[in-house]
Parts: sequence; C-alpha cells; structure tokens
Amino acid sequence: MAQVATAKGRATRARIVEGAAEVLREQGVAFTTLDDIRSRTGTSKSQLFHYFPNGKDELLLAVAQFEADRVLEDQQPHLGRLDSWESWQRWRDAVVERYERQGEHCPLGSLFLQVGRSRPGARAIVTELMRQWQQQLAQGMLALQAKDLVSPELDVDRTAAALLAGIQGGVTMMMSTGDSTHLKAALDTGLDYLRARATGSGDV
Amino acid sequence: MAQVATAKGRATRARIVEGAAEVLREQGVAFTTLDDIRSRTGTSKSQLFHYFPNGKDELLLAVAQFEADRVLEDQQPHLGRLDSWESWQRWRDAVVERYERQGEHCPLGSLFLQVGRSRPGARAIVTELMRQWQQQLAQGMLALQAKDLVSPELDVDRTAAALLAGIQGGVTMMMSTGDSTHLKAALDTGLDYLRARATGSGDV
DNA sequence: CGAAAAATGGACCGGCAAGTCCAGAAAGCT
DNA sequence: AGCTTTCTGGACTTGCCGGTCCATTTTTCG
Repeated sequence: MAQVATAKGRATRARIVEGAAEVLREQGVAFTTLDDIRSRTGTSKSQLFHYFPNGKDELLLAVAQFEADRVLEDQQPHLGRLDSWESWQRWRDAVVERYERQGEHCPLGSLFLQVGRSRPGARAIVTELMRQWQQQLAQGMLALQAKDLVSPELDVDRTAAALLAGIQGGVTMMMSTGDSTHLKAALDTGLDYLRARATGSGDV
Repeated sequence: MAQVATAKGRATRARIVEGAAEVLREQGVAFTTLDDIRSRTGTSKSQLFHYFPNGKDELLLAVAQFEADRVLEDQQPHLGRLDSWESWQRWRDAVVERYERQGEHCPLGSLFLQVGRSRPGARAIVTELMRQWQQQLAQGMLALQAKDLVSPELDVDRTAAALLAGIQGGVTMMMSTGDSTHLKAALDTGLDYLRARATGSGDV
C-alpha cells in the first residue's frame, strides 16, 4: 500500500498527513470530510486515494501514527532522562505546557474512537504508545532507585501505571472542562507520592 | 421539546433512550444509525422524531444524561459514605467491578466526542458529572479528617482531583488495552497516598 | 529523446442515513 | 358517544460524502 517512489510524491503524502492532522484537531473526526482535508492540503480526490488506497480509514490510521509519534517526542528530552528530582519536575512542566498548548483537542482520543473497535490497527497504535510511555516512566523511577534517591521498595510498575493513568485522565478532563487543574493535580500528586518515598523520608 | 402527555408515551420514550444506550454501547456512536435504534426499540422513524424533535443530537444528549446518571448511582451506597478506611476500600472494589463489567465501552466518552464540541449540552453533562463525583470524593476525605483518621494538612481538593483523574485515565486505558490494570493501579496508589497521610503515620 | 511509471485534476456515481410527511390508530376528555 | 390530542407506521425525499474513473501532466530512467 502507498508505494511512493518520487520525492515529490513523498512530500505530497506528508503534506496530506500533516494537513489532515490539523483539520482533525480543529474539527474532530466526526465532522471532518475528505473534502475538508483535500481543500486544506491543496490536493485532489485522486491524490488522497493514490496515497491511501484503502481510503479514509487508512488515512486516519496514518494520522493517528503521526500524532502518536509526536506525543513522546514532545516530552523529550526530559522523558528520556528522569534521573533526578529536577528532571522529573522539568518533565512535569513540559507535559503541562504541551497539553495546555494543545488545548481542548485530543487527536488520538477521537481518532481511536472513530477507527477504534473495527480496525485493530488503531488499537495497536494507542497500546504501543502507552506501553512506551509507561516504560519510560518506570525507567525513570528505576533511575531514582539506582541513585538511591527513592526507596527500593517502591512498586515501580504499579506507580508508573498509576501516574500514566492520571495523565490520561487529566488530559481527558481538560477536553471537557477546558482547564488543566486535573492534569496538574495528577502530576503533582504523583510526584508527591514519589517524594514521600525518597530515601530518608517518611515510612511506608 | 418532547412534551409527553400519556403513560404510554412516557414508556415509549424511556424504551427509546434505554435501547439506544444499549446499541450505542455495543456499536459505538460512529457506527450507530437511527435505524439501528429504531429496530432495536421496535419503534418507527416518526416516533423517534416525535419524542426527540431535534433529531439525533437530542436523542444522543438524552442518552448521555441517562448514562451519566448511572455512573454515580452505580457507585452507591459506597460513594456517599466514604468515612472509614473500610468504606473507601469497598468503594474502590465497586468501581473496579462496575467498569470491569462494562468492559471496553465508555458510553460517555464517545458520546462526548460525537456531540461534543458543537453542542454545549454534552459538555455540561460531563462537567456536572465530574463536579459531583469529585465533590463526593473530597467529602469523603473531609470525613476522614473529621474522624481524625487523616492529617488535616492533606490538600483535599487537589487529592480528589488527582484521584478522579486517575480513575478517568484508568477507564480510558481499559478501553484501549482491555484490562483494568491501570484503573486498579490508580485507585490503589490513590488510597496509598491517603493512608500514607493517616494520622500517626509517616511525615509530609 | 522517448517510453514507462508516477502524480495530478476533477467530473461523476451511488448508497446510505437523517429527516419529512401524512394517513390512520389509540387514548384521553367531557 | 364524539371530539381532540397523542401516538404510531412507514413510504418518501434529500443531501452529503466516500469512493471511482479517466484524461492529462510531470517525472524518471535507459
């Protein structure tokens, strides 16, 4: 599928994906037609189907992958170096900033719901994103343990899972309420949880 | 809108809402047509528009309200009596059980995304649900404080917000991954957070 | 240069699903 | 009973939007 041979072709394909991502963020999947994407990207119907022979679903899937890649990228380099209290704090700030900038649109959430159940592809993209995300959080906690900053008794996997859930929920709530209170609360409470298990701190 | 005068009419309207809720859970909003709802509920097109003159959007909104009401109901009586460690634990079990039973379908999440942006009504329903939910959690924490089970220094509002975010995220992740690990992790970590602030426990 | 392959434009088609309409049955009211 | 209101059935219309098709242009490459 989508055999792209020339540089021009590759550029067009990328333009379509990026433009589609924009439109989808603005209008949501439910209200976006191929014509919207076509006009935004300055392409024709035949181009859309040339690069995505399986039609809308395939295009949406490509956009989902595109967005998923950005999610982790936008948290770098902090997410990759969670080995001190300061770096965790910087990462926290980066996450808040990224989602406050993104505003009320969760491109992946809606894309998942649209393509979701039927196509296993969408599910795979989201699952894989979450797996990597959580894995990096866990790795950061292990780094704290290795540096003897956090008790070795901390259940890293469970804590990482809870933190990730808090972020997801915080972002979800931003979509409905429009403000980032819950996201911040989840992040800060999660960091508190870690700090309370700092070596030399309280028990439990 | 929807002036229902007779008992028969009221019954039909209720049948439509409940049947629609079923179909929507099974198929998702994106793949549900009025005809699906019509056939499931044994009604005719004109009945649908008789009870919901503004068409599909109005019906979806009614379903959203219906589902929202159930969310808190299903957590009772536990959610209303969070005044001991045991009751918090029972509530936690009730939440896990409810969502495990519900499986991979988040009726509100998808409804919100569909009707979402355009109609302010959907947003209001979700916002109000979240407000009440969080308020009840906060009240439970205050109860613990009043009984001198938890430090009075606990930031109740922030903690309740974080816990709610964790639940939302946990449920979201259940939709993609199909298992309740994250929901449990969020709940258990949240309860840990409270217990770590039990009177006579560690510092912070 | 010239043939083949890739890229593009845009008219057109067809189906589906939301919404309309009206006739007729049932229920309420006095 | 008889009149009004509510409720119901289902045929019909309508517009939108995903997808098809083919002609034309541009690029690649020997």
